[in-house]
Amino acid sequence: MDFLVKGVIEAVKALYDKEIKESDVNLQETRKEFKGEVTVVTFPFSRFAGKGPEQAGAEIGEYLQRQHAEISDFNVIKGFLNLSLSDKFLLETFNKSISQESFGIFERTNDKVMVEYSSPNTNKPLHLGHIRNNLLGFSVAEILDARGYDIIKANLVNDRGIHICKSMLAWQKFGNGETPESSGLKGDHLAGKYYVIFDKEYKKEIEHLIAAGQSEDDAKKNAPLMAEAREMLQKWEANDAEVIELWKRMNAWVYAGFDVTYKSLGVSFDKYYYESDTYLLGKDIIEEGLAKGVFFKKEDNSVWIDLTADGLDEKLVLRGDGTSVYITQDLGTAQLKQEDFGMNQSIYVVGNEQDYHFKVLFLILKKLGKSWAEGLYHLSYGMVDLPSGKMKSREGTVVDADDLISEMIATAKQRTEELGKVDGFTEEEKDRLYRMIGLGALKYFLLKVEPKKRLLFDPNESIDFQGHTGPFIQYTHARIRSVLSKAGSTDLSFNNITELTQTERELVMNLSKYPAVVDSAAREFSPALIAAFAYDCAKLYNKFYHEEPILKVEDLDVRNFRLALSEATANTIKKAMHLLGIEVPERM
RNA sequence: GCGCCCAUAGCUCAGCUGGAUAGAGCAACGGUUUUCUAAACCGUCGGUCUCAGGUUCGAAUCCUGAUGGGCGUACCA
Repeated sequence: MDFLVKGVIEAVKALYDKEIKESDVNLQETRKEFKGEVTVVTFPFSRFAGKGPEQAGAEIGEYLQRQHAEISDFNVIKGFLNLSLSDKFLLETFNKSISQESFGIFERTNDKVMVEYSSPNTNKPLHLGHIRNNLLGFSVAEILDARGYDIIKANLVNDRGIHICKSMLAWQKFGNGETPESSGLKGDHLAGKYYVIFDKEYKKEIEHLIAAGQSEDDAKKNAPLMAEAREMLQKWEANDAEVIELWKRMNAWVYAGFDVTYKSLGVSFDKYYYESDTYLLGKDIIEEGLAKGVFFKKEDNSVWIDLTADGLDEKLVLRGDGTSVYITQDLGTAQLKQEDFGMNQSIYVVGNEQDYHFKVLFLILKKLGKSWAEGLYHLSYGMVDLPSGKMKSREGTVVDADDLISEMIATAKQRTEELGKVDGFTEEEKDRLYRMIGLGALKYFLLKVEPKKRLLFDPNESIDFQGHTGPFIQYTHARIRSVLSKAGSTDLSFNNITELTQTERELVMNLSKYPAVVDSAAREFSPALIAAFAYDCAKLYNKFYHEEPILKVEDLDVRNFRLALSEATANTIKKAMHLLGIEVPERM
């Protein structure tokens, strides 16, 4: 609709001899209750037009209609100039763009973007919060890829530290040699089991110590289990053979488990970073910062940066004993990633509890004069809460990722069987379909919400399969494919179409927005925009499907146009859903 | 205490850089199938956009303050 912006600028110049900018032209979709497709807001023009917005609207409308054959009609209501686009123009748009294979495919740019997501700890299995993270990261990567960027999907695995030692220690003490094979437990769940056992035993020790007269703080510090865990961490850092072996063994179990979950979710990575490799990085940057005077040393040798001028605090970047803190390694890892890939942008998909951390991290890198720091972005998302409050791994109040996925698939199976829609499916096709629908429901449920917002998940209310949901969109796609296969012919050419129905016009208008939607979603890192678009397409198509016959139309041109419109809708829905990591079936 | 984020229908969410009578889904109620898949379609019901000021021709949207909720404010990650 670019020509309209230019057209309005031209009209204003011709009529009122006033130069206005593109951003002064306010175009919006015409509301349903009025005639037209595109609305120009003319309030701002009345000032220099020297007449009311209504009269200015009428004049601009007349001018536009005279100059542009695309505009078939217009009406003015208050400060709103509603323009109707001609059927001829809509058909041209459909033929030249929407129905083409290349519709919504952007040219490749030379920009590289890294999307870091998932970033699990190897002491417990993934839960619903991780699912949100993984789906967001994967989808944003797909969207940026579709927008033409080269993408590196990265996973920074937190595979070391005191929390990992806790599960290791508990397994060593209470595990009796249990393995995934011996127990039938998935490796990550096995590790998680011992993480919980550690916490339970540790709490018992604390109680005993408190009963024996220690303060709570002292008890937490002095509990023998915690002392042992700390000792184990020191041994790990000293490369103790026995500890390292145990660490490798248990982590291997966990990775095998994660792989299964990642595969279920359909997410993948191009590059893994492991904290065990990167946790010592960042010391060079500390030196660099000291040399540049960005950091300063205190008497105890600890290194700090003063961010009070930026409204933040003083921040420790290196301990007095020379060991790293979280931000030290993140500084180093940021540098390493940059050296590895030289990307233009780097997106960190991390929960909003780390907003402050990333603010500080990016600011420090800017102060160090890293030119690439401008391309860093924290894609912050809200926590997933249960009606009972926050999920806590240690206390076992989590919605487990694997469990949830199986439940979704089981529900999909049950619903589909109830509807009796799988006649003629092989067992394999059925399983594939149930998985597609179950995951479609789950993914859409999580991705349709703006990342920033916190999300409420009630395990007692199953995720819907009707209405504004993934399966609704999947169903629409299957429905279209069914019509197309019944049509038989592959020749969908048509001529002599001059008139469109209202619903056809709406559908064409909606489809035409797809490239702009991908562009916005890429700029805002927002799968929710894609989700809303796909829903609108499906909704409009179902309306069209209901109102207009397709195969039964006698006029071959009309029939073929409607088939072509159906096919274009199916293709666009498929493309959009693909950006969300959701597959669409041929039949359901 | 200080900082950041959020607040829209009974519930879950949309609402683009300020623009028309604030939209969907679920739930409730009613209707649609001898016709291309009823996981659908159509209709009814449902909102002082948390509150109070301000800016503007115009505010759910911008500014200030208040209230409620979340998160952070560690020589944890």
